[in-house]
Amino acid sequence: MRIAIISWMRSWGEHAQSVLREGGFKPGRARAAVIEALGEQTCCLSVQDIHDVIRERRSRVGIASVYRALETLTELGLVHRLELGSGGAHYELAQPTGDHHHHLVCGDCGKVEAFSDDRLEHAIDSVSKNAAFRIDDHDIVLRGQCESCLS
Amino acid sequence: MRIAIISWMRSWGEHAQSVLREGGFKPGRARAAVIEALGEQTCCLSVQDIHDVIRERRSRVGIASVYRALETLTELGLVHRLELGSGGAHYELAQPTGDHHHHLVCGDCGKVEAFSDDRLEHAIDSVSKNAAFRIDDHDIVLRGQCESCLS
DNA sequence: ATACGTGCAAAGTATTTGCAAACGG
DNA sequence: CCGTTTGCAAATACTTTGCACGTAT
Repeated sequence: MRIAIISWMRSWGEHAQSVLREGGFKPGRARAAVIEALGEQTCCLSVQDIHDVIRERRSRVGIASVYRALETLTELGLVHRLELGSGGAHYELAQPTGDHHHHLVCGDCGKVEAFSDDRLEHAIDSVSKNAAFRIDDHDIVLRGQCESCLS
Repeated sequence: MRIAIISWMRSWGEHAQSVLREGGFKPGRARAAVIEALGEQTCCLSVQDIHDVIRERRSRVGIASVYRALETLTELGLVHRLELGSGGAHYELAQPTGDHHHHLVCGDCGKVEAFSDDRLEHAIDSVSKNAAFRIDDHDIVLRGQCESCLS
């Protein structure tokens, strides 16, 4: 409980670092760089995007380390992995603050936009409770065409 | 209209063949085998699964042709491609008969189960209507653990 | 004949893994 | 020091593409 309260007062990056520390992970530049890059985002990035962001300011971070960091952060529930159907996986912050959202994807240009909807979330919760599985996560992707591609 | 009525009376496979014919595609054994294999399924299969099913009865169908057939069928709206996050893509019949469903995926053993829920579907429809994009499709995946993996 | 369909092999991406060197406690 | 993390390169998984040949109209 104390930890949760404290985490609301910190940035996601600080929270992530503390979860890692408590999990017995040692600090390292690659993982720190991934956390820093992700922490600035409001929506998902591809692995390549993340690597590019990192290399713009820090140098010498291998793509393999980016994959390893993302795997660790995903296992700890700090980031969320999404498959948008466009080649590679995308990652974004797991939103502990209720800022939960889903995605619209343009099949023509690949543009991704976030949306959220309470009614949808309630429906998902209800399904999750009644399912045979113990559900701890969900992904929703709406596909179509964005305004620009419609014209 | 006439076509729609007729299609209700045929199997999905026959419907698919007729859509292909009307689209100017020529018959071929690889595509026919993919249609036959998919037509028997009630839920999604991976590309490898489809290829395996085909090779159990028909021989000499290249995996490349399976990919090509699936691409064509997807473009014609006859099958639906899903990313379940477990490596490769999965494909299933696009359900024209209202038998629309979504998926529960076990993160431990990979088991996939289908479910459907009206409230969820209505919520999705409502979001789709109000979105900035023109939405023509959606994917919903709930992740967790199945009964067997919970014990 | 002509154009589309297919199988195979090669090329492309996306992701994971092995390993020696760097690093942190 | 000792175990973790990292970067690189090699390996693997998935998917697409080039091409010669088969097949339907």
